[in-house]
Amino acid sequence: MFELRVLQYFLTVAREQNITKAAEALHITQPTLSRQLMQMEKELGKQLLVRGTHRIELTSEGMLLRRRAEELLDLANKTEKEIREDTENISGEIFIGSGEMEAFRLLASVMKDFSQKYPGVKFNVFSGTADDIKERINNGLIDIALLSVPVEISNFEFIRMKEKDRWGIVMPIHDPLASKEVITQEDLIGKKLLVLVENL
Amino acid sequence: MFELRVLQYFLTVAREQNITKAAEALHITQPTLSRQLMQMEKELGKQLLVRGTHRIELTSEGMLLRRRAEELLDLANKTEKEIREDTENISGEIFIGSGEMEAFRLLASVMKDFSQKYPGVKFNVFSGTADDIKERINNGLIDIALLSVPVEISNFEFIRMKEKDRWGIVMPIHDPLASKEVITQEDLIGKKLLVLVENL
DNA sequence: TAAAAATACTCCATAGGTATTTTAT
DNA sequence: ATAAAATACCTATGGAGTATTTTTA
Repeated sequence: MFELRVLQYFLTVAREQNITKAAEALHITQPTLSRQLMQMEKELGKQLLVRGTHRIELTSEGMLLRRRAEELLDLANKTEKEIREDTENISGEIFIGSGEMEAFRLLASVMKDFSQKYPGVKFNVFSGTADDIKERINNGLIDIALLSVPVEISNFEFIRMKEKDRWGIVMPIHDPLASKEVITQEDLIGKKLLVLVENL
Repeated sequence: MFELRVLQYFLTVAREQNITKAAEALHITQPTLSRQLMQMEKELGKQLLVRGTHRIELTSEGMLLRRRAEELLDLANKTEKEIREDTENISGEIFIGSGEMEAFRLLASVMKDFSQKYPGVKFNVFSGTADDIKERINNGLIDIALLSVPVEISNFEFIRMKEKDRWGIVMPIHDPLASKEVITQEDLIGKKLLVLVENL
């Protein structure tokens, strides 16, 4: 099991393309960083970095690890922040992912209305393929997903919203909202949801 | 930053509802496990467990951490496995960033054609400001960027494509493609590129 | 009172530091 | 010739163990 700390080391090296500079950025010494990287490569049994040629480049395994490390650290930081945060305040961040470009118009108007009610809430929008969005909602990296039906919803409970026939909400089976007849915007704060947009 | 090891400890306690039994399952001693849990609670500034003599229960923060911990450990294990095993498959992922929402229509048709030729290749689209996109391509987080001109291109070599006057490709100076007269779609697989879309 | 958890120490594995050598351009 | 990475060796933080005390149904 690798450590999040070492993943952060690795990400910094990938960004700086230079172990010495990365060590400075991390406030550790170059030998320490070099050793940790070599140790991780040894444990994984794969070379992650190609050293030397004026700068450091990533192997294909390194590129994969970089993307995963980003996700892991994002999720870890988000989790830490969520738990540390006083749950009393209404401010926060909502991460939204969309697999459908056309849905952005709709999304924009929802966000606009929401922001007027809750100015402390910040939106983060991510777009990608349907598979990518589904992976990210499963990882908790996004709170709300917009996808066209049909979609694999075996892990979620489906509820149709009252106001607009075209919206549906998918959520974990044991979520308290799953037993409600009608869902309002307020119910959605802080929830992990998969929103289906059917008629784009 | 919490450690994955301690998250595994926490998950085991949540499952066993008993620190002593969880310690046995983890092959560590009860005081060690107890100390690690208290330390994590202290670092997070929140109580995670309600200790009783006969059963341990989770606080609401504990429930959140349990879900996140499961996701984090799943993703970490999946990543480790993926990197350890040899995968010489031709499938892969292309990360695309766009600073221009209008470019998405064009992008969608390109991706559609491409996906028919290479069904194993997965697209990941990220949208943000021009600065975000440039930072991400420099970090290697995205492979292809779509930006309106003008843009700072000192770190890249610029080549105009044959088929469409409005497309240009920007790439690192030493990229093999930089010496080519004409670039085709096949040339772009796995490349780190900055694509200029001039006439949106 | 009998379980389970928290303390009080002790130990040691290893992350991290300093000094130096090796490597690559 | 120079800058970066690897190696050698040392230090010390904190994770983990044993023994014990404190808690609570």
